[in-house]
Amino acid sequence: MANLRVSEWRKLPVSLAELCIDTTLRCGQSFRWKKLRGDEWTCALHGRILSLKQDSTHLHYRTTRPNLSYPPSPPSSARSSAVEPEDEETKALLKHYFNLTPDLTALYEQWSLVDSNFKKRAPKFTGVRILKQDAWEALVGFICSSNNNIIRISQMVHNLCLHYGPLIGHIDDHAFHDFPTPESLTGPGVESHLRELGFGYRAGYIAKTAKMVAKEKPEGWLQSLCNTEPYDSNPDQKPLPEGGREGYRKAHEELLQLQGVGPKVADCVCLMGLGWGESVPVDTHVWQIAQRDYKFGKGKNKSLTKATYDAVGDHFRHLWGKEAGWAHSVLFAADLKTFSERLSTKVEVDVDEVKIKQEDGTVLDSKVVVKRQYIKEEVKEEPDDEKLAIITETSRSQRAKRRRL
DNA sequence: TGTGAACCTGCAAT
DNA sequence: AATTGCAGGTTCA
Repeated sequence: MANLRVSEWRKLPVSLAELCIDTTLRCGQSFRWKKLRGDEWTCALHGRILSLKQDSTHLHYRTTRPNLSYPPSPPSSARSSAVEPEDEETKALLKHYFNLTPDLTALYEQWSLVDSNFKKRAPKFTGVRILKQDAWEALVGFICSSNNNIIRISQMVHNLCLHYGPLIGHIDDHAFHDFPTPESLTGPGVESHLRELGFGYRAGYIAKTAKMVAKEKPEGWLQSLCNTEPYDSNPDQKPLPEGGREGYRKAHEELLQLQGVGPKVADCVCLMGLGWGESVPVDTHVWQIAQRDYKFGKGKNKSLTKATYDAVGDHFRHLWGKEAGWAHSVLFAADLKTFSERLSTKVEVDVDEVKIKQEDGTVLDSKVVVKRQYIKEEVKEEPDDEKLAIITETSRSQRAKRRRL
């Protein structure tokens, strides 16, 4: 077993409204986090294993690293001062990865103010952060996502790391590997191997894209597509250009050259890997949301063609502005089957006293049992503007009829 | 530009 | 028990 060094738990003050790791890590942004020991989220990132727990006031974190120095444990007195820079580095990584700079409560308020649908659906999905993931990892992950489900995508990404990513260490018998580099996926046998590993037709996409990125594009090409503007909390600073900023449009266009990367995957990489907040990935869920709540699916935009795809993105950019992709992700999460129990159930706590009696009725033991009951609730559809118009029209004509009597 | 079929796999619903 | 539908789409004709 490799020699590992486990840090103490540290904590960062953050409320659940500002960050909810349970929602953020399960809503299909990242496919590599594992839930261990009940409530610990764990993932290998940048050469270390990062473990997270959250309560209502803090994010708790610790790292597990390969111990490079030998002998393994320097005297604890000498260690305490040497640990600080590592903690600072991890803290910086967390703040970056979870994109913690923006005031999320303020953003939710802005989006709610301009959009009644967001206001209605967001309250059960607070604390959703758009992750700032490594662009290459996001690219490969979302190439895997085509015509696929989150469970299998996660399994595929796990297999990819297992076979091509460097091993960092184990926690409770779970191996943690870093994400493989593009170079490591350029070998001649990669495509057929990935097919054996269950990637299906995406095996070819990944092999070709890896070669493209590692061999044909210049060094640092993917990173060069990143948004470098500092986050601006003032929403009215300057209007967002039609179709998004120049840098976003450029990044999107460049990504489309890669195999297995269409508009939707390109937008996922732009949003979650390159930091372009106005990027709005339109998938089946978002298309359904657009039809159900934003009157798409008729006339010019009957089916999800490229033109309709762009129209949906433009609509959301007009509505929510520079962080439209973020707002859209909250609605996306609210639409996921994984979280459907939040919408259709209310939790009722029922308390029973259980008594264990002998045949003669003598009580041997008694204990209070708390039962949670998840009760199906009818989700009542509030009539939208159109239905309201019809209702109003109906009652008006009924009044008119009554007058005529 | 817009449409339709084919593409891998696995799990749930019928 | 076999079949169908569907999952954060893309490519090709």
